[in-house]
Amino acid sequence: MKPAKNPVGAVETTIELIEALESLDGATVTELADALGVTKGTAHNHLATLQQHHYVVKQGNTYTLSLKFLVIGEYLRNSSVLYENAKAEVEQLAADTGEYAHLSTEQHGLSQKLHKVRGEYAVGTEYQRAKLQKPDCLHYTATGKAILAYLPRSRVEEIIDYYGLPERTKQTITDRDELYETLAEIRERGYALNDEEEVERMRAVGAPIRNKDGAVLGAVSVSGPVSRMKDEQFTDVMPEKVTDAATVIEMNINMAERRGNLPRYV
Amino acid sequence: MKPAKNPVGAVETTIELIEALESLDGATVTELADALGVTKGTAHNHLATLQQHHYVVKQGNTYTLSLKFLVIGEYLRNSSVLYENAKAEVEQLAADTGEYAHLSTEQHGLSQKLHKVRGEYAVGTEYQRAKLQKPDCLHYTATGKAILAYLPRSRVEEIIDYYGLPERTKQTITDRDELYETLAEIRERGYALNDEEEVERMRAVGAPIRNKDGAVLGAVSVSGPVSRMKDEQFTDVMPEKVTDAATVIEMNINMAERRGNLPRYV
DNA sequence: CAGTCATGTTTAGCCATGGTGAACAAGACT
DNA sequence: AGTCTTGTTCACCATGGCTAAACATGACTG
Repeated sequence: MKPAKNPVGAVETTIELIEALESLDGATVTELADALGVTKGTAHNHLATLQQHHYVVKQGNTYTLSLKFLVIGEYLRNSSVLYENAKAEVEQLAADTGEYAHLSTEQHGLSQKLHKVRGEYAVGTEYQRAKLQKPDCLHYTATGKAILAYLPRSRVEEIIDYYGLPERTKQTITDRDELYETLAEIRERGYALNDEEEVERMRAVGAPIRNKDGAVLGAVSVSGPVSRMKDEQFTDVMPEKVTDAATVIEMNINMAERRGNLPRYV
Repeated sequence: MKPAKNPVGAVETTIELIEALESLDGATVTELADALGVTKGTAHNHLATLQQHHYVVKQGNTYTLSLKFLVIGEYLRNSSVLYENAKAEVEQLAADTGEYAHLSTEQHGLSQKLHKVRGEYAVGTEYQRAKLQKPDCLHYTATGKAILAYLPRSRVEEIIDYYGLPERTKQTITDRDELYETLAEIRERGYALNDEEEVERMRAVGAPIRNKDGAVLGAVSVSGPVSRMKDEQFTDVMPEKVTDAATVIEMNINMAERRGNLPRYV
């Protein structure tokens, strides 16, 4: 969370280059040199290095990131204890409710989606380039709040100190004390609500997934338009389905842990 | 393909570190320092740098790669013209045949899978950690040979010069001239066969996907056990289904290109 | 409960090396 | 042919990456 004391500059340059390649959807040496404010020579040497190790692909004069990122990423996800034991249940949840179902975990103080399944009636165009979008702040999503509620207080404070409580809609919780109250409520009832706090006209219900030591590993949620997520649907039906799913996942994980020999990934 | 003239050493160290983290499924500073043959200080600085940029996660004293790799990877795949236009068709192919269906493209002279769908009767345990495994050599897979057949001769030679023709089974083509003959046959009939050349008792049929300029973008294939992929199944039925799928995908891509404004990714 | 031995982290300093700028090569388009 | 581009390479120099050692922290042990 705190900045590196002796960061490796050349690595930071390469990282900037990778992120430029991502946001530009591929680029030429000159474009990248301009974007990073380095000479063409430098950009070229970094690209050649990355290419040699298969992180970057060159076709003609344009460089793009290679699918090696996907191979590594898929490997990590499939190694995840949480994902392995939650996948089927999340899919079930989407089928059951007809809405979007999500599985998220915390990384770097942000909410990182591990799985996202579209239910039959789910709103929104599926044609989005990203699929698993960039991590979100924890305080304005249902999974995020469910996770925050069971993270150690010190960690919660560290995260808020670092990221603050940026506002996404008028409903977003932007006050520390209000957030702490909400988290206490979540602990009482066992699930979290998101009432148009991230996107207007969208609500969500999320439940934490904890191991037998009580540590949160992540959370599941269901999200949908206010028009369907209202009244007892929002206050009873969905919370029950989501917490049930979370309970099943927890049992799966506990049984897997009992069998032992799990990889070191959350 | 040729080594970088002025590689950036610090970047190479970070890359080694990333790959060590992958193969060790997470590790501590000391483990990594030993694995790379650098001091703990160096390992630490690299890890701290990567962590600050969210490429690495630290929990307790063990570092693991972060899901950022997955986010980038999914973005790249979903930006791929080939994947977008082939996805549904490959899934259809798996449903139709009941076997595994694959979509691959060439990267760095290797065959990189973009999609892998398990049909109803497909053999083999699905519980593999990787899902999209590491790239394979082109000369011993059906998709690979289909791709090689339509790559410029100079590129084919460059690839073979670099990787050679390593043997996977007794059936693997390990002779250059024999390979060139096979590629000529593939061009004649329009599809490629893999007759236990990668894995014993497994056969596959692959067809190239080309754009309107005739350049190969990738290939689709169906693979299954010899017991089902035999006689007219192997010589007629599967080739027809696979080439039909490839044709549909090519049409999809051509229409998408006509609409224009495609990302720069294959 | 002290003592030991791991670990991760930080520091100081030297020499390698990453970066610069300019020269070079290779095409594309007048 | 000539003039733009572009990517690539070279030689030099100061930055900063690496090492080694010291420091801090905590876990295990006798």
